Amino acid sequence: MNLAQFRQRGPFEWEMPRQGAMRVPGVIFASRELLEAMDAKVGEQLANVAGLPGIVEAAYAMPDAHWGYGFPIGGVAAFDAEAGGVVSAGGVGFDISCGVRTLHTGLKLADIQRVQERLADVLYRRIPAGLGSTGALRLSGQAMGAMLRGGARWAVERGFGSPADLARIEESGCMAGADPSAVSEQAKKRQRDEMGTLGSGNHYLEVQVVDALFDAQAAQAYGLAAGDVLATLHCGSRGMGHQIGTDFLREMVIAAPRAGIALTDRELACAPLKSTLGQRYLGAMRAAINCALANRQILTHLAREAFAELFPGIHMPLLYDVSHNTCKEESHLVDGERRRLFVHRKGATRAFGPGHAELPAEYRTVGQPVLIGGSMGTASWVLAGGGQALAFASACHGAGRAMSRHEALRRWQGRGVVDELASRGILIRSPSLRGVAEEAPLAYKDVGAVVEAAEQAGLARRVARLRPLVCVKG
DNA sequence: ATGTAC
Repeated sequence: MNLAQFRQRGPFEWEMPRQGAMRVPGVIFASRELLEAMDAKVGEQLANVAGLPGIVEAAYAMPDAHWGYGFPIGGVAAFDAEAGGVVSAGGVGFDISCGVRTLHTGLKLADIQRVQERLADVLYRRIPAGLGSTGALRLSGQAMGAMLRGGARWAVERGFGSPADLARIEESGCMAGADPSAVSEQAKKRQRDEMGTLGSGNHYLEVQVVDALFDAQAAQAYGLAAGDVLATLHCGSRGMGHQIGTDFLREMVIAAPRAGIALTDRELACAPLKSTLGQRYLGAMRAAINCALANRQILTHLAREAFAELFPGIHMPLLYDVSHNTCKEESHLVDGERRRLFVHRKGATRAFGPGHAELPAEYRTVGQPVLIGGSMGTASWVLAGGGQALAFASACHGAGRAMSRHEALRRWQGRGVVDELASRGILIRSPSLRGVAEEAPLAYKDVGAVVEAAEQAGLARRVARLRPLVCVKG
């Protein structure tokens, strides 16, 4: 990235001033080093997003930002419906409501070390993973509609997990305003037998140990102590989200000229919030959010069953569940004025600060848990939402790729990556050695540098670092 | 990310 195009607002905040078609500035939160290493495409895409109708305040990028489809991954943009604002399928991302969920296990590191190989095998046997993987459920048309309206609540009613889980999920596990009739038959067909599956790419189920604490008060509120073992899922809405993205991207490209929206890049396709198409997309996207929440809820049940094979009677309550590919209607202060905004977070995590009414009571004094998935073999992090509510109360979501999948395949072999990690005590199980090579740890940015920049920028503060022990990789 | 592809 060329730093000359930025005005530095602070040590970790860089402004790209308004110019040309930009309606608002672009702002990147990052250290100088992360910004220098960032793909120049992030700057171009941020400027494009800043030119969309009805955008409020600024187009933001998080420290893990990288080149995405239309909008950068690690991007945040909010729109006001009353000011001609838009909703964009590419601004949410194709894996709608992709997210991270972390569970307590009540176990300590020593408990795992005795059974680590067996635990890896049991999890791999019970958790469907990989491209095109299918689960045990086959949803009828009626069940599909109920799932798309009910989300994790639907899954709990079907016996997956417990009602107590719901309080630890954004939106209490059920996204309001879902419209199953806005979801194509093709999207429903693709999802029919994919509930309770991990998927591929950077999705995983990981067993982790808390190996460092940074904020004693927040760690206590979240129930985290050094040596605690956690289980974390990273996955999304599988074929359904992807098909909805594909369907609506096409429609938005076609409809944009009639809505008076000039697209410099077809990947920016969007529709006015106050249009039938915009509202249909929101309804379908919210249904896909529920699909992802239900999917993670079923996977939670499967993970609990797997752990119970080795640890009978184990209790595994949720720490929290975050979605990092969404567009949500939220209330935010802009220049001292409270406004209803449609906040796109694409590869960015909501990070409500202390006192927010939507947080579970036990987390309200310290802020929302912000779950950061590391790359395979590297640390994951638990952060806490900051009090400043920067970038509409958002933070980073992961390490962020440092190179393409193609480049990673050129550099590493899957078997070599598995062996190297095993020598460091990290057991990988995956149906795809090619996928493992694409996900090699060094194909990603340094997640530690990303979360440090997030903290220094005031987006969120570090609470705990998690070291991986077992990883079931899609 | 995704039944790597209307």
